Amino acid sequence: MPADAIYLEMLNPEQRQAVEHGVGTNAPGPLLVIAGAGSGKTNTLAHRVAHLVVNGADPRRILLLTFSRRAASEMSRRVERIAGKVLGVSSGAVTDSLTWAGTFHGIGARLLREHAREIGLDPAFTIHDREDSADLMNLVRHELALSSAASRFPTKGTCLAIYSRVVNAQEDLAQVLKTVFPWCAMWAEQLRSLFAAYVEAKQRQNVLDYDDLLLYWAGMMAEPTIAGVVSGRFDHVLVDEYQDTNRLQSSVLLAMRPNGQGVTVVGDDAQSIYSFRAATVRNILDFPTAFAPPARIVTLERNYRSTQPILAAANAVIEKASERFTKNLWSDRTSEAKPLLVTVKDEADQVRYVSEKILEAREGGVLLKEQAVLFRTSSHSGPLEIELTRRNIPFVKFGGLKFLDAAHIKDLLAILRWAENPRDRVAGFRVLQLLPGIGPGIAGRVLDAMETGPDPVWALQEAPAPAKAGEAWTGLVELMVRLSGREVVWPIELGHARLWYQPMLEATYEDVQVRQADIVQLEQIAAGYASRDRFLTELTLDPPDATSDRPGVPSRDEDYLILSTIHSAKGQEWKAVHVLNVVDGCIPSDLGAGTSDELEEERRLLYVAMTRARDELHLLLPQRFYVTQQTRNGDRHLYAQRTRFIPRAMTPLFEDILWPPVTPIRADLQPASAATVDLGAKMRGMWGAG
DNA sequence: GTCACCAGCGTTTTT
DNA sequence: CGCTGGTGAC
Repeated sequence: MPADAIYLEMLNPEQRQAVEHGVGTNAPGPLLVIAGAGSGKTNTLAHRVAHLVVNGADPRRILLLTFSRRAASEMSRRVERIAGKVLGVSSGAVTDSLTWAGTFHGIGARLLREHAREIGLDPAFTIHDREDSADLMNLVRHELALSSAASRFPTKGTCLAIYSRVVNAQEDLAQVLKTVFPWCAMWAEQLRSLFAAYVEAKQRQNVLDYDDLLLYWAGMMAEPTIAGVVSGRFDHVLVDEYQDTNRLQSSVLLAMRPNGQGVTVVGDDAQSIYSFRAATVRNILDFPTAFAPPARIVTLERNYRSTQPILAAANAVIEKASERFTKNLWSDRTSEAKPLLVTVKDEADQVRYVSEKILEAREGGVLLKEQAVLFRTSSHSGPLEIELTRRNIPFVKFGGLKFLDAAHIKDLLAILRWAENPRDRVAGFRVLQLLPGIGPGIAGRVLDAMETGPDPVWALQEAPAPAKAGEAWTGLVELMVRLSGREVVWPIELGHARLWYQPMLEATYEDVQVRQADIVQLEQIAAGYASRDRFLTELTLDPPDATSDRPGVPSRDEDYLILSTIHSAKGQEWKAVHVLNVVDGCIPSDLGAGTSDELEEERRLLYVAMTRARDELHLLLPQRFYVTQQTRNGDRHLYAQRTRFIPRAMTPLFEDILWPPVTPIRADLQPASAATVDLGAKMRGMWGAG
């Protein structure tokens, strides 16, 4: 070890083992780091990468797979900080060469573009996000006449979910239907042909969906000659959040490094919360024995984040989980304050409590940024958002609706995507139907013509102008010729698209102003990308979070509160954390309480939420909450039980409080008994009995 | 074929 | 409620 690697001194013995494992040898064996919540996982992984680089590894040959883009850039920053100092290189040098840091999907997209020719793929493929994929599924579904009313065939979303599950879990259709979608089992035949047609449609149109980015990567790795080239590009492969990878991802990983050499995976089986995306805890549980000799296991049990009482409560919750790598998190951060179980009357009080406590904490010197409110379901924060706005408390919300989900943004992106790939039927279908007088019928025929000819755009020019479309049609044809012919420089072409779109926008929507502001923002985002295809790819793989059209959304340097789904809160921490609706029906979600596996995942979800807190943890228990969109009976109030994951026996680990505090009822406020009406007697009297 | 209107159904979390 | 599919007017 170089004498100046003082950063190693900052690590605890286990972290240091993980960081130093095999470094300096030619062939570091596979390493599994079981990293409990708050055990310095990200830091340890960053140190390992930095340590590799300091000891001569080429950062351009390190593949770093993270769960989200945010995690990747955070990791790069840390590596820079650690290694840059030791190496004495100018800032940014290490990060700039750590070019292969990203999500499985993002890296897959890049590798596929670079190796497309070798696997018979057109490198100009466009990528469909989930909604586009569902739309295409729907088109195919209609073509196969599976959508007739009498049949009640699964909706496009369900079909896509089934397909996606088959691909990601690497199971066969029958198995998936039986275990995950039993109510669709009767459609096995039709689903199979639907999926076959869906795959064909994607290939004809040169589009890939999210799953394809992994599937084609895996397929590429199954071809020995190409596999050798691809895996030969890297000396080290490190994977963060390994508990949230699925079987397809693990097969990609194994194919990249069949003997496990240079592989490091980091994760915590207790925080596995993505099984709905086919992630499986088996990946991490079975990792050690996937190799001979088996992988080394390093366990990080010291928690640097939470106070001891918070940790004790979280440990108690997760202790009931069935299968897991046992670890006992400990912390030396003592505190008298137990986590709070706050019983409130209803959601309105819940929101009041949270707002007040947050303001109190801010008065006490805790920045809003150091506080967060977490919830199971994105919509649960609705009332809170209203209250925060009313009280002028700035906030930013993570999870839930994306900027890109807005119809007008999708419209504009569809124009760009169609120009990028005129064979992309979903994009074309959407754009064409923006025109007055053009519906599914005409749009379909235009697209058919474009598909059969050798030059799609030429076919579009030749297509007869639909009578009702008017000048919007000629405008569209001109626009497409310009954009696909690359006559306009990026990102100016987005401006051209906007000009053409403007009349459609005004004709369709009431709130033109707001939507225009979104489009302006889209153009700002676009300016940050070098080219149209980079912009489209990046935006699909890493959609920006909140919409910013609402007033009161703070700019980046201001102080603001964090609102987040528990899923989106992964890997983060705050001084004070409030968790909304810790009641049965929310956590566990009614929908997630079906099988015992799902139930276990809900338990881990609560565990993840609790372990985000450093100093203060408030679990809120509204006794009554309003459910919308119930299957039966419509909207109604539910009388909620506290979550089953915190049974009475655990009560000593919490401080149970009622809010607002109960004030004794003053005698003079009690109604005089004389004024009381005995309705019961009156009722009895109706029947002459009394 | 398009479009406006109506009825009935299903509902989380995200790359 | 919001989406999807059906219906009838143009």
